[in-house]
Amino acid sequence: MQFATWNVNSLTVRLNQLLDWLAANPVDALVLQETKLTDDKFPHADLEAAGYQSQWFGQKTYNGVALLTKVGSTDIVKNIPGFADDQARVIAGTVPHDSLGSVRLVGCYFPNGQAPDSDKFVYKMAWLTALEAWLQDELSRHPNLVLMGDFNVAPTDADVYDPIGWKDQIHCTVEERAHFDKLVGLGLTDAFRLFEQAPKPWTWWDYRNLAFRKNQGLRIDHILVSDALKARTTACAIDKAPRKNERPSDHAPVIVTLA
DNA sequence: ATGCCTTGCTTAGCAAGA
Repeated sequence: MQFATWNVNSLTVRLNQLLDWLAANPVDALVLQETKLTDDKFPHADLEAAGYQSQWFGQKTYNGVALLTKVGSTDIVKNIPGFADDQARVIAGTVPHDSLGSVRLVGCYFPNGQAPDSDKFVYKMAWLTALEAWLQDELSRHPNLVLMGDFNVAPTDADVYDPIGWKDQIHCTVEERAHFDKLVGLGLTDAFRLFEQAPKPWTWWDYRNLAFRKNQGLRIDHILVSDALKARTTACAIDKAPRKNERPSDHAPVIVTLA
């Protein structure tokens, strides 16, 4: 099976690119971030015509997440239970799996955090702490779990084009990386690093400064697999192709393959 | 460099992203 994550930075602008991508990459499930749509505007009919059933959770202007699956998903959760949040950042659901029975998919748009000394950073830390507590619970109920999305964290200096320039900057702080390690400590593995990868494996490139052309980016979109799924994970790759589109998202999709 | 794009909201610049 294949699962993927993609921050589309406005589903309104990127719908046709998404449909093209799904036609070329018929993954079993895809989580989206930054749909930037209220729920009444979600294009579920277009996605259904493309062979995908949608679960969605959005808001006006900002954030917004969705879970698209070929065969449908159950036990949907929107945002972190018990964590009061007016921002739409989490959608989780369960999909059937031939030999495992089922796999729990958790799609997240982690807070950006803006700057280490900002209120938004304080919110990011609180959100991460709440996510960890909930995921510990989720993992106990669903050993076969995949956590994927835009983490807005570059886990190591190898995930940053200019580690010196980005040192202690947002996405690269000690505190954010400690939270990433905490997620790993729950029994999750960065699927991308299970495999040998080409250097400069970014998932995001700034729209400014010709960053994509110069390949100046960060690896901040991730897929983490639970211990029970680790041995069945056979590939994980970033698809840079959509970043070359006209009017692209600034993020590229990441795909994991499970046996 | 309080900049550089892009998006949404609203219609001229902001807020926010990363």
